[in-house]
Amino acid sequence: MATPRKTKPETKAKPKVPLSRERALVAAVALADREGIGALTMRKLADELGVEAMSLYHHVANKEEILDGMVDMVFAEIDLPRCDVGWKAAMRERGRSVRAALNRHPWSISIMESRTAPGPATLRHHDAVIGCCRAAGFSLSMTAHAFSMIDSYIYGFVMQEVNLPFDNGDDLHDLADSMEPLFAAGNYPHFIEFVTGHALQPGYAYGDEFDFGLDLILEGLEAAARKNSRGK
Amino acid sequence: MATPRKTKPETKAKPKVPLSRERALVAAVALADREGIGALTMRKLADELGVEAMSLYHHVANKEEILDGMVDMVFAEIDLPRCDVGWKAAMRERGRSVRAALNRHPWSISIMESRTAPGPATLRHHDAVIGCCRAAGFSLSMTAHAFSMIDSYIYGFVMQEVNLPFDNGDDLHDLADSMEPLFAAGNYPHFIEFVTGHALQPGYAYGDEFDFGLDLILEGLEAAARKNSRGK
DNA sequence: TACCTTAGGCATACGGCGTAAGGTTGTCAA
DNA sequence: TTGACAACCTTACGCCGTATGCCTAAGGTA
Repeated sequence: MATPRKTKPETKAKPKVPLSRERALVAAVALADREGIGALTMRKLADELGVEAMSLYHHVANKEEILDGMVDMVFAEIDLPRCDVGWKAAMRERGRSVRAALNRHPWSISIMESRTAPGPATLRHHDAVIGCCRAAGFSLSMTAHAFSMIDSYIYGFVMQEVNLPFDNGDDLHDLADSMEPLFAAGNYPHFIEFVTGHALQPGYAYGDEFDFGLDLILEGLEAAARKNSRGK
Repeated sequence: MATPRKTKPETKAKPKVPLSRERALVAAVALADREGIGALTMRKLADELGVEAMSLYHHVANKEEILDGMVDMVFAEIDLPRCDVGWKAAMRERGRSVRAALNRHPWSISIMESRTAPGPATLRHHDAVIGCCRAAGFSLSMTAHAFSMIDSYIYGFVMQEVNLPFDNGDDLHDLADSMEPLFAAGNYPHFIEFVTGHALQPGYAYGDEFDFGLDLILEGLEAAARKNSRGK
């Protein structure tokens, strides 16, 4: 009958802030940034917050909901397009902002593709992009083209970028060394010429490709929109 | 009735084909196609092959190596560009073939981004693409532009495409219904106009956007290459 | 004051995961 | 016959997400 005496040896700085969905999401983003998405487990996240894993379930339904929330937090960091500077400039800045946010949180691109429920920041972002296209006189179908194309390019680029097996010149030459066997075998001659003659040259950085492609797409879309509205 | 077998206590159809890396990879792809990448576990895969999980480790170092191999098998399905039909036509066909292969194996895009060691089919593919650009007179730096841009677009497009929360018109209208709250709140006006006035209209299919973007990119690259070589 | 409700957090447990370590069996050369 | 070796199996460990149920403290009410 007697309650088992459980003596609290030391209070653990019981917080005035009592844990919430918001605090959990912020901690989750920080943890994923610091140790990678693979290290984001319910137990580690709870630990980070000075709490047990199961306590998190009072604020989120499951881990999926945390991932959803994290993606929305990344979208909240992206600058909305400022249509007053003109369509193309606005889209260029927006594109760069998306890339920067996804690079700041390299795990985000990898979980984005498995989310289906967009959060409020995501919806606000999409709404602003579409509004910007419409304000520039794009038809709905031209807007669809632009939206699909620009985002496909950005996501695909970042996906390759964050996955590069090197972060600097040293890693890059380690990689080059590890490809020696290929060189010797004489296979893939064009690939080898390309890598040694261009990609490994000092001064080449894959990230610099981004602007070239983005601008080419924006020019192309503008021309297509012009032709389209003239034809109408 | 069944013939009484006393010599063999359990007839497990002991195979002459004795399990190999190749057999494991084929089964892994089939399993992922059928039940999704989440269902691909070492135990299930082994089961599929009539074997225990640990037996797989005699043929692959770890699960990562299986994922690497699976990605390479997808690349092996992609048609290499046929340069004899002209640069642009070859790249268009290649792009469509990539998209088709990634759609046939919807799990592939999600694991591609975490692979760093390309397999032989992947290298052969990249080599052929680069060779095709070079044969068309592209400089190394123009080749880098084209390579980066086209692949970014394709990967990003497929990533969005395989993740669409619907497969047909029915799902699509279920989705529309689930968005009712948004409509009522009056938020995201451009987004709503876009979805109801265009994306949900009969006859619109997101997949149809692919060719528009691919062609626009190819035209742009060709123009850039022409200008570039003329300037030189 | 005494009592009750309830929200927030904790402890335990379950089934499943990748895989380390070591045991068993079938095949074949010597 | 023997012994080596490869292929395969068994067991076990430390993780994971999360279902279930208990404990505790705060606050309302009489």
